Amino acid sequence: MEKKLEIFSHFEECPVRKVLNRCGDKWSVLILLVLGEVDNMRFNKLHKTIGDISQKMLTVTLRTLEADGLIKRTVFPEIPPRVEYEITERGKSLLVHINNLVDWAEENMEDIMESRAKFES
Amino acid sequence: MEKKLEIFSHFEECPVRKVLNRCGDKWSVLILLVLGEVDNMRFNKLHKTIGDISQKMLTVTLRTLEADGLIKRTVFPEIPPRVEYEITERGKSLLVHINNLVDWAEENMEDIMESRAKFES
DNA sequence: AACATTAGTTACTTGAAAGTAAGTATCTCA
DNA sequence: TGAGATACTTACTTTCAAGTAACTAATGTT
Repeated sequence: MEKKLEIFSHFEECPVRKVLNRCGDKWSVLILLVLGEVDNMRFNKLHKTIGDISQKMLTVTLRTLEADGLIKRTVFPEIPPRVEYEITERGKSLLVHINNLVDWAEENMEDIMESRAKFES
Repeated sequence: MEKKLEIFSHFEECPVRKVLNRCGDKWSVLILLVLGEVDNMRFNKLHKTIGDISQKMLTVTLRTLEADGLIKRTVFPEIPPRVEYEITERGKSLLVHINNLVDWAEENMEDIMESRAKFES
């Protein structure tokens, strides 16, 4: 009789992964971090703030974050257009854990880089 | 005078991203979760436990986790070979935050799926 | 002599994420 | 008249993570 790993049930049909994969992409976390620091932000301001993201990827990533209810998109019917993005309560509750991860990464970064350097040799 | 976002300094040369990107891959988190539940585990047992990972990706992912000092690899000079993997203290300290994320994902999964469904329509 | 076992390696292919660059609509301002 | 602003979309290309499948070394087992 082998001990069955509980973990496996979590991943059998990967519902958790369905959620977390969206955060594992290149830009989602960064956008959440930015929107977590302000009340709201417009598209072009986000673009300039992040700097090296393309318009396309900004659009795509904002859309998936919106689809998951992590951010809210508000369109003002003006010309030229105005669209404001803000983080939602759900987004904020995720951001807490993301910030914990970021903090962990900052705390452990030096040690990890040292480990990597040793490992190479 | 615009308010400068603090966040930006974190990502200027992306040291945090250098660390976290490794956790955003397809298998690292799962392997850490598995190794967090046992004292140690051999290569083939990991392979069977995870099920749908290829030998190559298991090797590759174990190597990067080892390089970062998140797991420890111990080779016993026997034939046939025996190699045991175990999570390190550093790995455990990361796992705490990963588990928080997994818990958050489980708690919010239903709502998120509902949001996604609404968004499609 | 050939097969099993363990923990891999190697070479090649695939697919999805991301990047690039140009185009769009509508109005204002010079 | 035409340039600028805003928030995109579209079509095409590139890149890299991941997948596939075959091969390896060294010994014990039938």
